[in-house]
Amino acid sequence: MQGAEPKPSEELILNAAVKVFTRKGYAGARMEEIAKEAGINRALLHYYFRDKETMFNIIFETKFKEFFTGMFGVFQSNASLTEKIRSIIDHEITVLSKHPDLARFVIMEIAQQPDRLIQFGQKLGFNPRMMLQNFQKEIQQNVQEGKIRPIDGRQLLMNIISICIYPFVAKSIIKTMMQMDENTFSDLMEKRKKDAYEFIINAIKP
Amino acid sequence: MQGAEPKPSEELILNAAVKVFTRKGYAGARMEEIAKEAGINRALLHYYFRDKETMFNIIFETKFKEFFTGMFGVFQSNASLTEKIRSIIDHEITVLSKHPDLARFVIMEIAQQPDRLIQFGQKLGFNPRMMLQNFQKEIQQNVQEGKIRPIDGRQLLMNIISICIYPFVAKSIIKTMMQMDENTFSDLMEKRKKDAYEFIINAIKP
DNA sequence: TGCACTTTTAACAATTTTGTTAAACAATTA
DNA sequence: TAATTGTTTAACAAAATTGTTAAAAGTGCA
Repeated sequence: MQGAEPKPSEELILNAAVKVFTRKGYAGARMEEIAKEAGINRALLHYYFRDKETMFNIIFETKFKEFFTGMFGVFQSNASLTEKIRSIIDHEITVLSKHPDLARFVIMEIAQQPDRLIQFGQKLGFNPRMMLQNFQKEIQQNVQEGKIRPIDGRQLLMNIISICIYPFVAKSIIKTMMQMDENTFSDLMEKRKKDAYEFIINAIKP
Repeated sequence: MQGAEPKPSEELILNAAVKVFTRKGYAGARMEEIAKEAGINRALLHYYFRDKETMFNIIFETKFKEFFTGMFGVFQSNASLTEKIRSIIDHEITVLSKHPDLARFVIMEIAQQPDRLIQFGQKLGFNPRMMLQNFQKEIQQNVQEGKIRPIDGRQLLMNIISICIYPFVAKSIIKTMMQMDENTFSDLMEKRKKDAYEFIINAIKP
């Protein structure tokens, strides 16, 4: 009988595996490194999780959910367009600040195997296309009502997402080039919630 | 004596290696796959290039240059701020449209080993920090002269770069979610040169 | 305690991936 | 043509990585 709460080792392994997989990706991750990180024998990895691929899928599913769920929650809400924009920015920056490797990991692994997007999307029961389409319709409507400047909904959507996510994907480059330490970067991202919002709002207001 | 033009095999191998490395990354790339892609025996890879790492470094240097050089060329020009912005957008979208895996590859490999940014930057003789600092000063000056709305230079810089690069990094996700085929995506990116420029200009104009 | 059961490990085996070597083949030229 | 050089391959060797097994160690309880 499978208990509800995971054994300490199982959780230990999972945490270690998350670290290694999200940092190195599937191809770069080593079972040895995961075991070392968890402070246990490599064979135990196979005792709790059949093999590398099984482990990866469990972790990828978690991270996939973490990456997409909140975003789609916002899209589905019935707030105004500007409120939605504020929520998306706020949510994305908050989540990615907490999980530094999340975006890069999910994006890279989907780029490696694009069908994972369909596969895990279905498994988690959401339909990305619908949500995006609705959001784009909403933009069109706002344009027609003269609430915002004329703009291609796809471009606006890409702009919002790019502005939120890219700095985390390219974090190491940005930190080096702008000579920031970890704290400076965090602070800048916190400030970015406001700055990015104003930037986008100014860009689209009539 | 080393000739100027590379032998057909050497070039064949290099082209194959570029494909495989940029698609799969260092860890995911297989010498076997490169050989197959080039249509030759695996041992020949080691005849022309000592080992996997040597091959990778040659290719990474090329791609690193491709990714950063033009961008910094624009930063160094003495065009106006808005002209610089137009040039950056134009250049980035043009380059990344031609080399679909370029951004993802360079970003990922630097994330894997951040010191490569310093290392290859020095090797190619450019100082990213200087250029970025000058660009940020230019932004500050434009703000003080009332030419653009008050904005943190770092944020504006990140916004411009994010808007240009992210769509290519997350291309497979975007294509799937927005139900685009390759051609539609290309067209959208071509149109984006204008759309992104207008978006950013509107965002910063006083 | 001793029995049944789970967890953990060391040692081993299999597989995958990289790198090497010696010989075949091709081209060039003395 | 035969000697020389450079190119290519098949076969082999080495290393790295993953996966398995049998036994040891730990746990709870009749």
